[in-house]
Amino acid sequence: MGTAQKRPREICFDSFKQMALLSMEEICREIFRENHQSIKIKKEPVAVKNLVNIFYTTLRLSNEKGFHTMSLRDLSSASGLSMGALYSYFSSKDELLEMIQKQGRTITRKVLSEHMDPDAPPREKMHTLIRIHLYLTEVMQPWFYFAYMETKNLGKVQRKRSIESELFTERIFNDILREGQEQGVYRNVNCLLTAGAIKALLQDWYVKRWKYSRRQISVEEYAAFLISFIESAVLAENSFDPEGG
Amino acid sequence: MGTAQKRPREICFDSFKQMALLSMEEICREIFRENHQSIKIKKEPVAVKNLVNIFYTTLRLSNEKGFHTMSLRDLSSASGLSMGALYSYFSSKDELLEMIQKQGRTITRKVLSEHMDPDAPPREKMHTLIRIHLYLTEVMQPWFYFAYMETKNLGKVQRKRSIESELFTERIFNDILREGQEQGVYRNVNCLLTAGAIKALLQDWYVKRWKYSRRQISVEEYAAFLISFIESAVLAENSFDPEGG
DNA sequence: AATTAGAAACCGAACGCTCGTTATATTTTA
DNA sequence: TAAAATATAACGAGCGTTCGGTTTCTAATT
Repeated sequence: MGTAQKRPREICFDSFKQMALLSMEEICREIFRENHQSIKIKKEPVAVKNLVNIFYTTLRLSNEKGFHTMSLRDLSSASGLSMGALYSYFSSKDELLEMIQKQGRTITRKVLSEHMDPDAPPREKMHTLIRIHLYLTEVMQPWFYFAYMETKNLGKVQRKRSIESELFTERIFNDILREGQEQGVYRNVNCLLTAGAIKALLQDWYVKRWKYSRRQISVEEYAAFLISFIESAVLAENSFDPEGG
Repeated sequence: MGTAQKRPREICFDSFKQMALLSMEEICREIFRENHQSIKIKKEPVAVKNLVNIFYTTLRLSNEKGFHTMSLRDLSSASGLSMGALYSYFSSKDELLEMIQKQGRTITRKVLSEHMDPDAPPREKMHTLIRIHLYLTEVMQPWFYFAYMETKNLGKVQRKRSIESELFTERIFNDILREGQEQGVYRNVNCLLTAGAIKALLQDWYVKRWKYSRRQISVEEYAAFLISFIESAVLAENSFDPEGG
């Protein structure tokens, strides 16, 4: 994006959404290329179309009753693909699980790093990270809920990946808090515990999605609330300033 | 239970623990008496002993790989009871799930209401509720984790119960916040969203138990952190007072 | 434009296994 | 010795997975 141009301080949800939605098909294309030794399908357009179908359907069914409860016969009839066809795209149900998890992690890493500016001041970094994280989990809610709930059903290697991913975000918040403290923007709170708390508040958005839907709270409302809630707890007194620094 | 005696402001974890641990057997005894139409065992001491065994073993196995993944053969060999014996205590695997859920809700309601004083000032209520909630979920971590993860596998009726239970705690915080605002103790934040945030922070303690264990953070440390974190966000400026008000 | 061979994709019945559940037999208790 | 509690083995259902047959697509040939 622009090298010297000034970015708008707060990105809004709609502009984010357009960017992210396009990447679903893209990611499936990448998955196809990476895993084409285990995928029996040769032609890319066919494979990508069906992979998107399989992933979406799996997420939908799993988020109702859990991945383990969803049988491949359920997936077959819901996706319109036969049992045999399904097994052309993965070699076991566990592999399907791992493909979805991996796909989500890839998107997350990609989107977060795209929007982070390492040279921005800590407070702006914090705002951006909270917003991007919320927007991303809003667009991909089914996936995040799925990943959250199915972690413990993974193999050891994949589970470790998942935990690393959890701690990764937390570490970023931890670093921002430390940096802010050094610059005197944030007050002297326990950074590690605070970072964990922020992560928990972000997760609530996609884990308890039903609650916020029922109360008709938009993702932008929740973002604004979180930012003010967190800043009340961490901002140094002299840097109070209601509308962005 | 003194009527006019002044209680200590902050209850500590150890004194809480002793109270709560005793009640496990008690609750199993109650369950036996309530459900003795579906339980085929006649003699109370035998039934209670085995029920405690069954519940503990179920929680242990389920929290490793999920209730649905745990087969009754797993439960049988881990508990030392045969398949036939197990079916003397419940009539189906689903009933076992529901018994455990119900048992936990009963304990939660009992403990919370025992420790709440409706006449205390809002800030004290808030402190107490946070501490009690954390201590309770610490003592009964396996159960809370279980309930949290297995909600979506319940039948409609039980699921509704579970959601009500979730919203119940939130409503209490909501009320405390409102009361505090009326008295000018708390500032003018969005009560509903704040109550939800507090709930999320409390849940993090038992859902991410592994993280806090690894970092060697005690429940009392986390309680102290949470209270100060939350109060920074909601206390009115004139009621700032580092050590309890 | 029609034909057709061969590759690519898809289908669905069948297999072996494990699950929850139950009926019957055996052991323990009082 | 009768009742209470536990053990065992068998049943049908449903699971993940496989595999031989069928359809659909693609492109070269007539």
